[in-house]
Amino acid sequence: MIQSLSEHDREKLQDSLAHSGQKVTPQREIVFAVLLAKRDHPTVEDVFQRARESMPGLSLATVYNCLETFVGCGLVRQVNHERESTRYCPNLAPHAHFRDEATGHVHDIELPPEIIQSLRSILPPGFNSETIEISFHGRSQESAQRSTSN
Amino acid sequence: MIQSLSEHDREKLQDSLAHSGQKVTPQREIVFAVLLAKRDHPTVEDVFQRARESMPGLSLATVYNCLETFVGCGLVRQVNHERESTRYCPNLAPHAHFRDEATGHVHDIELPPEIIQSLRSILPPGFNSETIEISFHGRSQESAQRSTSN
DNA sequence: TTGCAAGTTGGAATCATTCCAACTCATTTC
DNA sequence: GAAATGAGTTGGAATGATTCCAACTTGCAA
Repeated sequence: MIQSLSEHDREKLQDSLAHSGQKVTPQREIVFAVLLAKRDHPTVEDVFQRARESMPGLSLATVYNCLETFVGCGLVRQVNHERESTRYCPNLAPHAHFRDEATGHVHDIELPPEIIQSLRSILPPGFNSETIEISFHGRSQESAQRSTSN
Repeated sequence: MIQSLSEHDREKLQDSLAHSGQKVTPQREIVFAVLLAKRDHPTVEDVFQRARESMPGLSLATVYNCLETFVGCGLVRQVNHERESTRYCPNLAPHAHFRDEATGHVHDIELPPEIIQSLRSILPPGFNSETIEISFHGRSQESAQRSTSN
């Protein structure tokens, strides 16, 4: 069962939504809370399952809607890997993703500003990039120290 | 209409396939030739249309099969952008992709080895990555010098 | 000449996602 | 305070890329 949002997170939600002329709804609160509760890059289906524990009537379409809304107002990021289901991530700091082939798990990798800078610098003149997506693909020794939730 | 493969390319095809115990077939030759003819990161559907001009009986399933085979034996790379159709790219040199939001076109961006090196270095211990995918997302002034084919 | 294995084919099936029309509910308008 | 408005939600249908599958082809081997 998902805990309700902290004062601070509720405010963040409220602000971001208001900023693009949208409202806080019970569904959006729960979907957002689900994302914050376990930062394991859940799929829509994952979010749906988890959110339903708190709100059994919630529909899948609404989860899609909420997540799209959040992406639109900059509250969360989408993470795509090959053709797999889209995953969602409330970590807004610049970071790359590491996809563990063995487990399918996705880890955030902190991205130092100078790396971003040097990447931007390899673009030929005339190319202006707003976003850069970096994903590593390999294996990690997960078994040891694990900290998917926070 | 697609030209048949050069001696050199046919050999590359033959070698790569043989290496994983597979054969050259007329369908595979044509699909490979289509990829080499216009390096604009075609979708499966694009490849299908172009290849059909030379081989009207070719089926979509076969194009999927051929491309999967090529990826498997390292002849081509897959390029994914968000949830759009998978695109294919016969450029095997390490490179990133730039996706022009306005036109949807994908450009190869050369990737200097030191960038790859520095990216690898940001992985925490215990993470071993085989491949790194980098994609830029933005706008370019394409209208000017254009050179999608080669 | 028969059999086998790899490859191809078309159509059906799958699966994530999007679309849509009906419904809910809070707020505004008269 | 009833009616209208509009954003948001809902379930089911539709879409579209991809995969699956069973039948067919082909070249080669026994």
